[in-house]
Amino acid sequence: MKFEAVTIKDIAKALGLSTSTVSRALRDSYEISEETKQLVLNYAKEINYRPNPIALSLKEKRSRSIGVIVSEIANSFFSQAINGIESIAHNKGYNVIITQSLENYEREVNNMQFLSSRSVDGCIISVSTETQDFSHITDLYNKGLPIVCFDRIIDGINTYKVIADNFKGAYDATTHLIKNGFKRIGVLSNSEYLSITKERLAGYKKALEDNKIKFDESLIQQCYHGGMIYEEVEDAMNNLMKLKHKPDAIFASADKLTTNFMRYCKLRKINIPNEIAVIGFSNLDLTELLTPSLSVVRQPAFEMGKVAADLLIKMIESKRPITDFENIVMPAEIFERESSVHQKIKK
Amino acid sequence: MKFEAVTIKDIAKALGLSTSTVSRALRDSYEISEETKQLVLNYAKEINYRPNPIALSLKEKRSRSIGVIVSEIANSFFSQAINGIESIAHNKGYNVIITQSLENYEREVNNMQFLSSRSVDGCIISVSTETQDFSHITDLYNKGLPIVCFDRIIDGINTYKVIADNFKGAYDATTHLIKNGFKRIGVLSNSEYLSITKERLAGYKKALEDNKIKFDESLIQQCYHGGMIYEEVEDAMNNLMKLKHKPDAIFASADKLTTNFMRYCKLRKINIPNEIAVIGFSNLDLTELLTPSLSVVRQPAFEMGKVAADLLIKMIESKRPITDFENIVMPAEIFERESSVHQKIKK
DNA sequence: TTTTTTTACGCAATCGTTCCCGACATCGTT
DNA sequence: AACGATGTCGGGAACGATTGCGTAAAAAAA
Repeated sequence: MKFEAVTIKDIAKALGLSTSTVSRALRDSYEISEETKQLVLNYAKEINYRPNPIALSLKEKRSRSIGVIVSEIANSFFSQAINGIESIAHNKGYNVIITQSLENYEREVNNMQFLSSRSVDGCIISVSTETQDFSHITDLYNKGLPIVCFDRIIDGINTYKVIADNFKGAYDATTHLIKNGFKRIGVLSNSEYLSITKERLAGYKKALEDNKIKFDESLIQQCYHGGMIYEEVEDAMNNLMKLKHKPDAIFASADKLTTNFMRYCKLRKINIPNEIAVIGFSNLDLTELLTPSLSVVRQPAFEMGKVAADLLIKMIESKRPITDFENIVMPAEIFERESSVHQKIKK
Repeated sequence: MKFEAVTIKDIAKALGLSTSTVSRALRDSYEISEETKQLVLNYAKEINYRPNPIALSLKEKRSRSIGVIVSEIANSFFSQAINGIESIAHNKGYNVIITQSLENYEREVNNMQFLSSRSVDGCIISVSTETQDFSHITDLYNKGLPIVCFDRIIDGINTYKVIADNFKGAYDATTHLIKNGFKRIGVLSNSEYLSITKERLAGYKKALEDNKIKFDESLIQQCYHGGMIYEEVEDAMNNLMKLKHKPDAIFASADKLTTNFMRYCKLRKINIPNEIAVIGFSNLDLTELLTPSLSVVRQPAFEMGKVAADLLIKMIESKRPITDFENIVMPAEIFERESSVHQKIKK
């Protein structure tokens, strides 16, 4: 099947004008008489002419579109962030192309290539759990493609980075558990390659330290797929549960880790929070409907998306290269619900 | 900031060849000597040459990418479907551009324009709740853009349509409620413009009829935003709850309607299922973790996405126009959990 | 040796659009 | 009357890649 669109040539031919005149008339150039402009404009509307952005992109080397790469659109944090990105982008006349890596390095590289070669004007990226080599990003960045790092940020690239305050979020969550009487706090942690993993783990450790609890390596379980696969959470939990000194609470450092932890407990009829409590990073908006209702660290995903899009468009539209970048750190808020409060001390 | 890529001209200049020779060498044409080919290939690899797909699209009028328009990527049904679409598309060498309308007609039109003008080779679309005028779709289709309708299908376009068996899903769900002793079954229904609304309502009515229950118009509540806005579900439920003869169960015809119904009951401390039971269309994978665990009609979203992508690519790659289209109807399965079974008769 | 064939490459058009120039009128100014 | 200024428009190159056609040189056939 083929798909023929109306071009500026068709208009020119029909009206007995040159393509340059038509082009100028459509762009409302001062060089064209009002008469001709109206003629062209009317005819263009009549045959429903749309300029071909492909041809424009080829010439102008810009497309007024931005690309987004996230690990998984089904993740509520990312879908909220995307909504934030779109709200700003559409406002400023940019379209958004969404792609997902599904935590797979090859797909991330492929998506990055696709976006850059489709001549997006810039990219917002949150890397996959697998990604250790960032050259697919830095290469394009060094060639001049504006990129904003987002959530899971990377080193070796001097640009805007937008993250939640993962350290403080994790610190507050851990402190909250401690204040509620939990002493052995296991961690379901994400892939160690990720910036967020390091930041959240650091917050956890600092909270232990400030409360004079000794850090125990065996309580940390890495899940390389970020909980995407139930079995890895199951394995991690099995490891924790067979410790001589089992954890009495869990800090889950990602959405899927949190929900799959709950699934694990449900399947094994482990009572939350009495047998084991939990608080986790999550932007689910169903948390109150879960049983028990889920305590979470919630990131301002929508606002983060807005800020990232804003900065990216600022980079795109800046005449001179920007060199003075900053890391934007936005507050993560903790919501205390049933899953992290022992029922005996619940009022 | 500007972003300069390596072109075929750079290679030609550097090697003292013409662009045609370089192009042919890269495409492994028989007209080029082995020697020259190697020369070009090596140099191209060295400077990391990538063909510019924009230029290719302009010439070839195809891009090996397909566009997807859904109402909301945060909806688990759609995100699962997108995963299905991508699994097929990537397999066949196509990239996927995801866009969302957020149930907004203007955004849907804008997305459609964007995709077609970015010269996607085809589109998979599920229309928004607001959409009543389909000309933005049919116009492009009539001009030759391959389009597959998906989930929320439309009339006036003769193409492949992929849907779940909404009639049977609703019929089974309603029958299930009746068999469990519920007699006055309220419906939280989606926008009346949608095909799925009509199909599901028809299934509901048939189930009543087959069980000799009189249909009562006042039990049907339309939610024009498909439950996206909590308040519309609240209003709808308030309307139902202030009936003289209140419903004892609810059939919710969309994901967001179902979850917002649960939120409503939670806030008002209405016991599910004892005061009011519920079964709803939903592809959430957290249903067992809710309280009570949620009975649902689940659509084979991933498979539906695969089928839609398969058919679209078949259309794209077909030499002669396809005229013999079919509607693919895929089974929807019901999962009976706590929310739809009265506790008195629960074993 | 001459003619034909093959090999290996370049020229130029093409896709849709923009934009730098150049080409005319028309008008006013001296 | 001769000049420049202004207004209005067309020609053609450019963006990056492909491709039909033409052609020089080398190889093969006569």
